[in-house]
Amino acid sequence: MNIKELAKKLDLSITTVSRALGGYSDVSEKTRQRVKKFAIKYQYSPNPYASTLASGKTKTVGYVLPIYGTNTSTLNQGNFFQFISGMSDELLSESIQLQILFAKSEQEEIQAYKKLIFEQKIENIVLQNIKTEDLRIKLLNKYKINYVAWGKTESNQNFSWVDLDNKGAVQTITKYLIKKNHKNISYINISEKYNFANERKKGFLECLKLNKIKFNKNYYRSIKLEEPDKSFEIITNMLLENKNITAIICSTEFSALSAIKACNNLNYEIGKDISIITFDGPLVRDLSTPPITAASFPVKELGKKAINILLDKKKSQYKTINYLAKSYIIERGSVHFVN
Amino acid sequence: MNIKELAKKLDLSITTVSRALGGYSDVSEKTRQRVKKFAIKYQYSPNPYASTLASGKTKTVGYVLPIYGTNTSTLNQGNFFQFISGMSDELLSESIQLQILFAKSEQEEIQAYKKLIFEQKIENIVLQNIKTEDLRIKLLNKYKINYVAWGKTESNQNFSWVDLDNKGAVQTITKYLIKKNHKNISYINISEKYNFANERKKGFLECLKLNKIKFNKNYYRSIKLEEPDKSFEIITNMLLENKNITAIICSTEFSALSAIKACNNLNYEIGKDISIITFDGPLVRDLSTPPITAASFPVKELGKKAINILLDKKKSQYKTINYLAKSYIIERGSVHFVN
DNA sequence: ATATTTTACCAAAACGTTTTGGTTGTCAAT
DNA sequence: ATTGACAACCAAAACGTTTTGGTAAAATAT
Repeated sequence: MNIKELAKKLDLSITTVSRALGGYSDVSEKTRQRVKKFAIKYQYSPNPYASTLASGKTKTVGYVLPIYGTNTSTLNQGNFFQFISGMSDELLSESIQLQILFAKSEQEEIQAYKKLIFEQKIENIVLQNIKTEDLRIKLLNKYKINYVAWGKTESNQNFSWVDLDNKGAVQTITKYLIKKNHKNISYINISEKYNFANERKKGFLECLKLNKIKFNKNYYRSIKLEEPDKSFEIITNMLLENKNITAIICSTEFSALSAIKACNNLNYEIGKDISIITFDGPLVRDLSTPPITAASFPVKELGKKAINILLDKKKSQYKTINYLAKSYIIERGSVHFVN
Repeated sequence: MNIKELAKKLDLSITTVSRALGGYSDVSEKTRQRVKKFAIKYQYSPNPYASTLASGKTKTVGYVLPIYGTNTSTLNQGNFFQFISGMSDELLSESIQLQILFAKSEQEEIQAYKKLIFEQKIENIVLQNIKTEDLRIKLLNKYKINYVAWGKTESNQNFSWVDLDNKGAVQTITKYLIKKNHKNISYINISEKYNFANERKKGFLECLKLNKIKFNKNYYRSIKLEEPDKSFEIITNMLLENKNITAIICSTEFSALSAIKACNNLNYEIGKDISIITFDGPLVRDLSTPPITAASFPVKELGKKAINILLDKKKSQYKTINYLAKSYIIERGSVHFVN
């Protein structure tokens, strides 16, 4: 069933059918209702390829998901499904497609964006894993693509983004530990080229300074997002070399689980000899032993917001919209009081 | 840059340019090379919407990913990324798109397939999570869609599939435990409406019978895929009610982690008082304490195979192709010998 | 030398929409 | 009664390809 056949059944022109369904005002309400009824009756749905071709609009949002290295690395993005789920909710109600491309390396990643823009002619894109300096921002600006990023750059360029309040969250966490009398606090971060990690480090340093605790660089490690499997060894070595450490803040669930393993291995009892605190996700929520106290973010909400901002028709090209999500700590007993 | 402009630059007709790029034999080799060179030079890539419209072929493979309930449930599919990664490899080399739809319920799921078929006119689909009786198989047969399933149905209908050798794997695992003198073996499965779980149960029962061990139904539990978070409670209760159990086989990584937690809680030492064995994945591979012995499958390979079979042009409509992947056990010390 | 086949090209139709630029008839204002 | 505005419709063009059904020239066969 195509529009021509439907028009014939309705004894109307193709134009009128198209405009009735498109919600144009030059169709009488009576006719519009009749058209809609017939469309449902005959299960008509416009051929999306024809309609994209004619209108030049794709009704698709593009998204590139990095799946670097082993599949373990995607676990860092335990949040991924929540974010996708949020986006998906919003897109479904507007019947817009989500086109996901997978990239196995940084090179493939930039290639994927070019594919979205030049081959698929997609004009709405959601970005993820923003770096302190991000080439993609430049690319998308250059070709005037409409986009929203999950995360910002360091120079805080003028673009629309949604983000977790990374700095704030780490400050909250650090303060929480300091209140429990911790002074030798370790931070297991991700490489600072990702701006969220960069911000978290800043938050950590600032909070230490504010509380007159000297930053000990031996307590700070950063792990490459592509090599999460090194976490265990790195944490073990750090603990062996620095016996004073009483608390570990982990930037990812993955490193938190690695920290658990390292502590178990060294016979440190978590929540008694040593504290672990991290960012929330499915692993530390239900599955780890012991459960780990964590800062939680409304990631699904973030996905929804991203789409709302992306598709906001009232948004002028020159005004950017931003949304920062606050975190809250969920206590699960993995943090102890130091005497 | 479109084909018209490119044709003008080449001083050729649109037809010839199209046919040159399409690999038709009624274009001289010399001309074809010239066209290709220009296409690269001017970064021409055919508008996919126009080309789909004209040819009626989508160059897209459809895939519906269930994300039931909380985000934790997707963890059962730690394999998901491996499978996707395999598919992605094969698709990239043929420059075919992967269109993923997300479904939050069984109802949304069937709706998603209809969307793929009737709205997006996609004619190649990969299925996942096959049930013992699966409605989707009927739907796709009815509309003569080309598809490959990851998994088979119980009645073993005549369609193309790739699968893990679930039955074989469980038999290997069970035999492995029996050799280590285990007699009171528990199995934590997924609801048997999923055929992989159904097969695993069968494998378990057959192997027990073969070794003259009576099946104790109190040792067997099945968990709804949608409610993985109940695993911990279920396993804990089972262990409390059945103190004889010396080994637990878990169908998913998630339940294996839950089992670890339950054992820790009850002060059973894993690999000494009690054994845990499961199917391999990123969690039990690198992150669990202790590491868990597991049966491993080449899931990525399965994804590749699925696409190969799906797009095999020589495949007749009446001949189906199947591929079964064998597992092997990776020992990590979570299984002990019973005296 | 002529007939046939093959090679290399092309014009035009087709795919199913949306959009442009109308037309016709009705109603209110002058 | 005439004009202007508006409501409700429509024919045809446009979007960028692929495919169909050719033609002319070159190569081969008779």
